[in-house]
Amino acid sequence: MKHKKVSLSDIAEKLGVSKTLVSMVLNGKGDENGISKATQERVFKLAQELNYKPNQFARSLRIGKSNTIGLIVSDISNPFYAKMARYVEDYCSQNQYNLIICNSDENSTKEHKIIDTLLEKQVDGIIISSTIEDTEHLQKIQNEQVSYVLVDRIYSSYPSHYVVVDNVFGAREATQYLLEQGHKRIACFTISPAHISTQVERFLGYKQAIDLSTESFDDFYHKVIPRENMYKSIYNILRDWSNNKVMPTAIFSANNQITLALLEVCKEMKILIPSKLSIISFDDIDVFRFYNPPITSVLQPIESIAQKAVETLLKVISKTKANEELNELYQVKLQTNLILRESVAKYN
Amino acid sequence: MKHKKVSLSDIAEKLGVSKTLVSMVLNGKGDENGISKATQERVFKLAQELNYKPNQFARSLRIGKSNTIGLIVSDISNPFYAKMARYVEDYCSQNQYNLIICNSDENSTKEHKIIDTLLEKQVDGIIISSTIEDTEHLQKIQNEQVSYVLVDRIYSSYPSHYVVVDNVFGAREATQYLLEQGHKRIACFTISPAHISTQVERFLGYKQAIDLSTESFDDFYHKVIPRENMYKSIYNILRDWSNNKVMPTAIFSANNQITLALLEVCKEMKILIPSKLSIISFDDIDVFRFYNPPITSVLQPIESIAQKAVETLLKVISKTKANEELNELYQVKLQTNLILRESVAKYN
DNA sequence: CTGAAAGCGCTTACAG
DNA sequence: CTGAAAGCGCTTACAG
Repeated sequence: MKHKKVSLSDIAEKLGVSKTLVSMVLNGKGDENGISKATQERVFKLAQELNYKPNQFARSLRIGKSNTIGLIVSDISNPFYAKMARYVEDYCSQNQYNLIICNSDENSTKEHKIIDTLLEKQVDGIIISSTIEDTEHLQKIQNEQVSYVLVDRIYSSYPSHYVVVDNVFGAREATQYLLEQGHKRIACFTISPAHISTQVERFLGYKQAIDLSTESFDDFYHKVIPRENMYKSIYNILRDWSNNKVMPTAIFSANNQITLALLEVCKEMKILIPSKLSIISFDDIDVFRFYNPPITSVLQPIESIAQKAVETLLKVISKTKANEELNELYQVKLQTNLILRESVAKYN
Repeated sequence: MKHKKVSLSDIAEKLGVSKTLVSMVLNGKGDENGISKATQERVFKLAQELNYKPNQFARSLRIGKSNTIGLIVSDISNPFYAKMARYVEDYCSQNQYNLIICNSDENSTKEHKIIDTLLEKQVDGIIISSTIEDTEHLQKIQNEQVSYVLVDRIYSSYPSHYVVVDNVFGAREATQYLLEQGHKRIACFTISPAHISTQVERFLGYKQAIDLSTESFDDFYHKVIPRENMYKSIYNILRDWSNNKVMPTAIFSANNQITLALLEVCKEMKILIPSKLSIISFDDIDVFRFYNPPITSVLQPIESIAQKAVETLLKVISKTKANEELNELYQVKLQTNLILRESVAKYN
């Protein structure tokens, strides 16, 4: 039963033709090279019979293209990235690309290693939601002439192709909704590391909304929650606020993990939502829909993000291969949607 | 800036040595081939300077090993598989293996295609949670002499390596808990397709518990919920039960997606949990922990499943490569844990 | 219409 | 201690 893998030459030999011919036919270039229909038939038939599978390594080695792309996110078990990865994989396979998914765990060192590995594997391109503060790694990718597109997170100072969501708008809309409901003391929770663009932008949107209102902005109500210790630090913050009688009436949480921890703390401290505290969260995960009360949240169009990201990357890859000048930057910004539920009460 | 990728020969040339030597040194075989320390130093140094990255395709082509494994699951955005994929990826990268993750969507045709692709990519092995009813595809994988291990789902009639959870035990324990709380009419929901081993086994555990008790088993209370139409079909079932005054007092749900739909239906129909209906679910996902009331559930040791799966696969791969007789079958069965929360009430 | 040949970049007997 | 050579399986100019 130990049958050796069949190769091009096996087919060529049995048919009494050359490898060249077989290769052409199997790659659909039979017609354009004027191979007779009859011969083409024989090739296809035998390939089928022998269950021929082209060796992708040989092929990749020869044509310098792996048909593989890499996706780097912080943690694929976070529902947001899980969904994103799912759709990215869909669009990749639709385009005959394989996907290698990697988790950085918000660890710069790890992310650098991942990039090195991906580069060694000669991926054709990388879709990356980066945790690294500077842009050395992007430089490195570019030096190896591999294409990449940023997704979810960007660098304002480093021009790149990207696909993101309008975080400023989404956060502003959410905060404005809170203001409309009469809230005056509105806090904002972001997650560490603080340099990540999504967190910076969502804070900015929050601030814009307040600055545009009759309320005045107070940095006191913006807290960066360390991701290693979310529950405890949120607990301490709420306790302090409570002790000092400066409890906000609403919180805009810029990250789904933070919100989860916040909900646990509220439960523990018996802070009723929304009667004592109104909450809006960025991201719309299952828990928010099922929570009691259901949590009002900012929905990101995850499927579109994924689709655009793959689409953009493939465009960049083909332009690069064709050695076209790529003076145009693909920068896609998608809209969010505020999903009204029951975690926000009127305040007066 | 367009610098050509550096190859072994580039290094060899600049150093005035052969490719052979460079290859040996870089692969850590310098000592065993008696290459002088000094020479080794020079090789390492230059490789570093030139930022040399071995071409994996050339390497794989030559040694016939890709250092890549495939993971096939139904849907990576399902939290259970998301977590599993995350851990599998962790253990793979710890062992210098790359991971290609694929989604079958419970579609046999799609899964067959995925397997073909993976085989073409010459993965070294496959970890598979299969949706296919027969075992043709496993035969196909074996014919290409690639190693595989089943995970989560198995075939009782087809001997394979596998890593699973003791579904019968987990389901029986859950149902017995329900019986202990005084429930007599206990229903069981499984998800389609009905042939999947997890669903078969969980139903079996449920049935065992009832058979072992003083109650008598009634197939009337076992429903297979079609996955395309979960909400509607559960709604209809509960409505019928209710209309006919045969509502069970507890439901054991063998799948997390089913449970989610069930919770929605209960909310819609204003069936109070647990006072009107007690619920236990297989799988422990975030929603269950945050739900009001928190849902009692059967926790699977996802990290161990992933770890064992990778470990087993790598063992099988190395034995196969070494052409050792593989008469031993690796079959790992892990224990579940019943997490007691508040979705089950006493009944009398 | 078709084929011989080169070459992608590596590793590994083999030879000295 | 070190190197020349073969070969993994493919694709692609080039030649006729």
